[in-house]
Amino acid sequence: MGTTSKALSLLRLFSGSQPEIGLTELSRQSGMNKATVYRLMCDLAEHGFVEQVGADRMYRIGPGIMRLAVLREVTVPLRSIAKEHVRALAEEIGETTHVSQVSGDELSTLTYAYSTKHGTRVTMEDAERLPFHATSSGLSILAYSNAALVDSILSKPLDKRTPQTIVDPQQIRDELKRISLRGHAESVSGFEQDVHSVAAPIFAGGATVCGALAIAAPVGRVNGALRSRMIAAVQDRAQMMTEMMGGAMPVSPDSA
Amino acid sequence: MGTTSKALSLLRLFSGSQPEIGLTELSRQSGMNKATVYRLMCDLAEHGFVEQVGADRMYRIGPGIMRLAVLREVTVPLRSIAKEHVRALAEEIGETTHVSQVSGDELSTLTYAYSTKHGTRVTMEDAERLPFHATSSGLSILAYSNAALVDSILSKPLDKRTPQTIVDPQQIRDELKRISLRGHAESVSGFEQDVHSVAAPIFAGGATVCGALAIAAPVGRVNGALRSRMIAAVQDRAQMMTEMMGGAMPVSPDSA
DNA sequence: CCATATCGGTTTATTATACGAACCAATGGT
DNA sequence: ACCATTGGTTCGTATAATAAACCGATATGG
Repeated sequence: MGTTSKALSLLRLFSGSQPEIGLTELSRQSGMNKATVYRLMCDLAEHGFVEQVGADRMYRIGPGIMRLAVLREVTVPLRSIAKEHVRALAEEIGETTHVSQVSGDELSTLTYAYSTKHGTRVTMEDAERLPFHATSSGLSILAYSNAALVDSILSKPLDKRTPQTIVDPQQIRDELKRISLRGHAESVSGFEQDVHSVAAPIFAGGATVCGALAIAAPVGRVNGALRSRMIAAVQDRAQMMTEMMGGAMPVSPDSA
Repeated sequence: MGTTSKALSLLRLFSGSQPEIGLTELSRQSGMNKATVYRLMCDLAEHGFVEQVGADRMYRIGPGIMRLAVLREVTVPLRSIAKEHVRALAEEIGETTHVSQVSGDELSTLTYAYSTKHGTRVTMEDAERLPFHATSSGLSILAYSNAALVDSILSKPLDKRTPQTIVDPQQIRDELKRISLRGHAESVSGFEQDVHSVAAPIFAGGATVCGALAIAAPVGRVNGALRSRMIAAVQDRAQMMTEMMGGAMPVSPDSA
């Protein structure tokens, strides 16, 4: 592996549940030598990609990332657009909503919103990486992705998150076809035991999918009426977001 | 220079006025060999830090940055806090406002807001790098930064942006003392010929300065009354932001 | 319509660069 | 007082990055 890839892969270790990591821990989790990690982190710190904080010299994501993020939003304003719609949709439906984003062969949460309508709700983690095969978001995206991505995802071993998680590649491919006909994906207890979610893809710059909008509710609360409202609303909103992103739904499914 | 630093320095070439750059151009502007740049960009693309777009295969900042940005905001929510205040302040004063952020020895714009009160206004560029010595934001930050940063900035040659730009290190140091007593900085035509700006520092996690809030108006419009309002408002808002960041103004000036 | 320039991308011999075991110094718990 | 951690450093070794030259495609222009 190249030196640059090693450095960048260190950044992948940071997460919502682990936003600050020490040198030794980085070494442990990356499997790289401590001296190597140290030098790489110094390089990253020099450019503001990470910074050290506190007496224990823990590393966390640095301010330099924000400059690049601003720049990204100038060209692809998915997050700022998502923030509004996620908020409005959560209020409209009374359930948790979120927008996730495709980055290579990864899917991660960009932003989410809770509703205060009910005492119980689906909770989210910041910047969480979502499995494509086990979430409605992921499935809705795969249904409109090129074959290369689908093959790449389905050729790797698929984690059986719950007893309900579908892990058979062929079964998933069949589902993808149905999703692309309906325009939305649905997952009942595929990711978390008690979560029922629906999602629709968001397109940008032509007909390339860039992310997905989803609503997630406790399974027990999703009756026929709510389910219909969720599906209609998520598709409607996703379509609005696609328009704001300057994208368009592909005319025929399974676009390139 | 290390390989990692070379890769990361390529990202610095992207800017608001140049959000997409081709391979050859990257090679030219970085001074690195084309083959080297190519490999580095491949590494960066693999991790979603850049992506290629269009038929001309231009590179731009990639979606992977956004995941890290979300993570950054979880621990240091400067941008989300800034967005609200910048908006409110622009309306309150009727002039352009912005918040900038320190990253190592660089200062860059995080977010800004325009007011529609007047036909003319100061305009901003996204993610622009600001010179410390020639902007009120930069000066307000230096006034509360540790000696290492001040020395680092003032030891390099200072760009004389306009005839009014102060470039004498000793003169700047004197000004920094005055700023730390007043609690705000002011710059008249130091950065752009017709811009009059005032700024106040923002602190986070203890008494470490993390950025600055500024108001920028056309010089001709800044009379005594407006100037007073600008100064009072910028200090007040910066103080509010500091509190939201969990920071505090240092009790004595020139903190560590 | 051919000649030329420029683009993104690729190859390969050379050499600069990254690596990692072992080692510090400091801290903290037992 | 000791051992186990921590973050950070050293230096000989060998791996991984480099840059010139090259390729094919596209575009420009006389």
